[in-house]
Amino acid sequence: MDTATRRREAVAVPAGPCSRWPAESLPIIRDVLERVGDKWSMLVIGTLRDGPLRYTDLQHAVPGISQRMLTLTLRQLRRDGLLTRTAYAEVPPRVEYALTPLGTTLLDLTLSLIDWAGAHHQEIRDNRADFDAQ
Amino acid sequence: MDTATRRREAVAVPAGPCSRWPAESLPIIRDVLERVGDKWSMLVIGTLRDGPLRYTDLQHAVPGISQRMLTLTLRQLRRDGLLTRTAYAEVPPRVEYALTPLGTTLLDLTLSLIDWAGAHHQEIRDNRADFDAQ
DNA sequence: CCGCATCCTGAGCGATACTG
DNA sequence: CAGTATCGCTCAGGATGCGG
Repeated sequence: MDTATRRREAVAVPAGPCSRWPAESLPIIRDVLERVGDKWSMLVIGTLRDGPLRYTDLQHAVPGISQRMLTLTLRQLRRDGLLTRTAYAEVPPRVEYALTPLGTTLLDLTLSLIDWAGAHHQEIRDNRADFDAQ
Repeated sequence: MDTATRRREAVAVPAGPCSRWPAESLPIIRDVLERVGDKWSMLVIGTLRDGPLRYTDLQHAVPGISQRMLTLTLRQLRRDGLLTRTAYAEVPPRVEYALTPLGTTLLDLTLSLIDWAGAHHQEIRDNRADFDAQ
């Protein structure tokens, strides 16, 4: 037996798919993390934090979002039950979007991530500068 | 003054860039959320949770990751100071990756997101089924 | 063992124009 | 006002092969 083989057995990497989570739940984890990480979802959710808003108001409140992406994002979030859509039969038409309780819990978690970003971004910037300097 | 204009003023959408966060900090927030949401970063960090691992061990522990993406992910994480790389001058060469304290704090936050996913994924699945049924 | 370089495909997303 | 439809680009990321 050579050294490489001996060491591989000694280290005993958990042979399973991923050491930390069962392979079966990986899709769900990815799903949630992807939503949190995508360009607009959490921005929209955060904007709805203190009350319902209309489509157009959302578009103005979230800087840089296109109609297309606002529509797509709203539909995904609605599909997952993170927010609701209410259309009022008026003239002119009015549609309001509001957070569900589920959406609120996700927002709360994400807000701590944003806090983390605020607390450490200078440290990260410094790390990057050091890294790039070499 | 027409109705549309009057309502716009009445609702008083915070005219600023994004109602919730100053436009200046948006890039930083995006930065962190993108990292959390990207396909491999948190999986790699989670895999390093209980100790340093070698390149090859990481590749086997994270199911489905390619050499290219492992290398790229490791470099990004290293650049941000979320993990360290230590090369030992041996034959055969050995390189170990380990979490930094900063990386650990980020992992802890993300773990609560993963818990959230576990707690609510059935609810989300149901919501999707309802939504798609219509 | 560890990692970089190259090629290639497809999803994400913005811009624009059009509808109920 | 609140969307839908279409086009085109960019770029993440998988496959493969080479180098230290």
